Amino acid sequence: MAMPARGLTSRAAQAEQTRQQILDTAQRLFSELGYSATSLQMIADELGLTKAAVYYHFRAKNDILHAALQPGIERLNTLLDEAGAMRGRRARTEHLVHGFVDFLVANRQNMVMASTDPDRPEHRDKTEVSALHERGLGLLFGEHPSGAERLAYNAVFTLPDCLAELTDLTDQELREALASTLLRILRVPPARA
Amino acid sequence: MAMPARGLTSRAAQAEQTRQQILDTAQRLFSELGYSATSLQMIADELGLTKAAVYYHFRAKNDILHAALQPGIERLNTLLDEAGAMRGRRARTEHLVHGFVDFLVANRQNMVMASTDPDRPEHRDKTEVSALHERGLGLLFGEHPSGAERLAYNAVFTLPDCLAELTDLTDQELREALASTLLRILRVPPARA
DNA sequence: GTCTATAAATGGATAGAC
DNA sequence: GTCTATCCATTTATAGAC
Repeated sequence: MAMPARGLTSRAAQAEQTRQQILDTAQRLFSELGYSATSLQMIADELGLTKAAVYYHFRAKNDILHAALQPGIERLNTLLDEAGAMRGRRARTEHLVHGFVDFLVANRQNMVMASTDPDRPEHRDKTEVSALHERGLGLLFGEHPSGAERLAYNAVFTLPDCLAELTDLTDQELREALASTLLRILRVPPARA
Repeated sequence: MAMPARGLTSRAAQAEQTRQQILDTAQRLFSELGYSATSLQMIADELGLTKAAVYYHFRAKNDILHAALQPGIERLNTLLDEAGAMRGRRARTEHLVHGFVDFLVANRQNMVMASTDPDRPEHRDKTEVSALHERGLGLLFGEHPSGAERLAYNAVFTLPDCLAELTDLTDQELREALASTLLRILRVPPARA
């Protein structure tokens, strides 16, 4: 817990430290229990804080989820940028798959949360997450994906939910399993007739 | 709403009717919002009832989830029984896949709920649902599945979460997409070296 | 079988002391 | 920056009238 390593920046901007601790704890609990089932009380308790202290760092519960999701969203958007700059559709797919695998392995602890429900299910569509969805779908399957292609793509995006069941695998084992499975899922045969 | 069709059984055992309505509504809301985000008030309101009326039919919120899950669990257990009685592993797989596809298509409206969290995350393991998981995994991949096989199997079980995004597909389109995707996922290559 | 009323607890959130 | 204390809404659940 205590980390007055060198600079002794202690005074003011240790705020950043506890802010990050809150984010980490929240991300873990959101993943384990789901967003709605996680209370600010639980988050505060696990850090030895009070709810009020948490509210100093975040204006609302929603903001915690948003902030916790942000780094992942940015990383994936970068990945899509890279893939979008590539020429062949086959190269794009390979880049996306391997980048996504790296992302999943790096965040294998706290990955369930993506499907977690924000407070307003009506707005679930205009989310940055579903913007990601749209972009990736277009990159992989073009503007008019078939039903099978959309299903495959959605299956890719729900794969993170599986990671909790595979905690005993090493990173390398997980990486290979993910890459193989993702590629199989995305190898959608062309429509018949 | 009113259905005093013929027998006029109205009096006593119309309980079964509203009980079923409660189950249907709850299942739908659990699927849309998640278990924790769904309150008994919402369920009651949608049926024009009060919470107290709901509590006449179910002792606790937990029991509603349990009862709503029950028919699906039984149907899948039957499916596993059938597959278990078959000889070739290839025939088993085919039977399981097609049975699972039928199940998914028939319940495509309310399918997200399976991953929904019960109140006690500690007991999430000894659930009947995870018993199903175990049985199916053994039938498909034997007693000592590899990491890739376990991931593929888990991917199959998280596929239901994708159905909400494909409501525009016809049953037939969905059926074909599911069958194709499931078979691809389960075609796990043997481990190298 | 459904209602009103209410209990008891917990949720998110704010004000103000330190 | 964290705490105590509090507000208010909502939750699960029960008691008892109709």
